Amino acid sequence: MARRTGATSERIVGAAVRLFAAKGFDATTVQEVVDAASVTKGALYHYFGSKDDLLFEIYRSLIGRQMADLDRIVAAGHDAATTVRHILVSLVETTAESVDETAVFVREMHRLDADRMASFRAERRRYHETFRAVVEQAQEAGEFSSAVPADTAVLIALGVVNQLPTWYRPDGPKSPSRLGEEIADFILAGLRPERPDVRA
Amino acid sequence: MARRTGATSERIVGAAVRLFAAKGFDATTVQEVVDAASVTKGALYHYFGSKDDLLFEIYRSLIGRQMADLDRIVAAGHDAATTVRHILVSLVETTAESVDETAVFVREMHRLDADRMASFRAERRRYHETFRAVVEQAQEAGEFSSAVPADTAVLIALGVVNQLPTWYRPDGPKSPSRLGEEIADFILAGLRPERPDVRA
DNA sequence: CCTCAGGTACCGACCGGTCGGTATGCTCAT
DNA sequence: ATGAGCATACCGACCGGTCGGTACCTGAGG
Repeated sequence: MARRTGATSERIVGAAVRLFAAKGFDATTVQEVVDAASVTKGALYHYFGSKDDLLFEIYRSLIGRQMADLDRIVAAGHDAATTVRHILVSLVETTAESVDETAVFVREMHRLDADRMASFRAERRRYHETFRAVVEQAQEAGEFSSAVPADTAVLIALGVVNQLPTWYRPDGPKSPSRLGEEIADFILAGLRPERPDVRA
Repeated sequence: MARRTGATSERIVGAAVRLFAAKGFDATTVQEVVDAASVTKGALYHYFGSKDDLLFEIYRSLIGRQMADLDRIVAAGHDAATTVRHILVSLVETTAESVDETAVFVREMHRLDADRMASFRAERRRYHETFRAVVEQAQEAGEFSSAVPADTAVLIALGVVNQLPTWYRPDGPKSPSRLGEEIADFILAGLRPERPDVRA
């Protein structure tokens, strides 16, 4: 039947993600990847220049999706609380459906060479700054409490999500959206302005 | 396995931690470790049975310290909010002063063999359960909000700390205790009993 | 219709280098 | 002299990457 272009390279990436997540990048041999993908080394090196390229490809697609989600949500122009909620739920959802990618990403990003590390840092910084700007503006407008610096709040929120692969189980009792809501609740509680009649 | 702790074996572990944190466990050769520690392979294999033993030694000492702190704090028998605050500040402090150990730990724990993985999971579970029990009892007593499950709250709190090595810089503007306080503030805000009519 | 040139996708045996681990022996302190 | 504490030389397995080759498709020329 008409095989779609990229079917093979996608099988390779898929196998690589699974193995890297389970055993780590260095502990996984190229041979294991091609065996799991039912191809040979020739095929892998036909599509990818190196084992590192394979790793980078995994990051690229994950970061790309997350950045697109973030931009879309912020552009929607809701109020700060709603925006933060949407960001977190969306982030938890994509993280949950890409646990392996995220686990690999969190554990092995330090393996990137200088160039790629720089481009990765730039992307992450942009994500961080965009998120922080939302929180900061809401703090200035009095919509959020300023008790905790915007920076710290964002660091906490993103830290939680990055750590998610270590404990999230797809067959657990909570759906990703439910989890996202819970986490959003928690973060928003920390940002809720104290009301005049509330004693500290 | 490590025998008596002497100056040499400590130098070896110290060098290993630094290198593992900087380059990753697999990417670091034992030759690099012994060079950095100014000893030879003979010395390393005199004290440690394998490269993996070295890794495990790093975990053991870190987990040991953290469990001891936790037990001490809980045993002090303060009220829930104070206990949670102490736990988090103490955890952030030891994590900050052992950033390398924590980074290695978070990134490479999956490399443990079955036995050690089991013993590690047991320790972590005990930490988690102890922490959760504090939160849960306070929720039942009405001291904390039950809006978010105790489980999730603990997962968030520990997630933040585990992620800390990726962004914490010892030469940054905030001291570890200050950071610990900020994080504790944030977590406690999420656990503060809600007032009527609050809407997200 | 057939042929052949050229391009893409893939195969798999092989290589150079590396790395964890070991064998052996020396040197002190006890 | 005996064992702890190390040094040095070395090994065998393994791994990322290569490279000559194959199979198939496409399309132009005959």
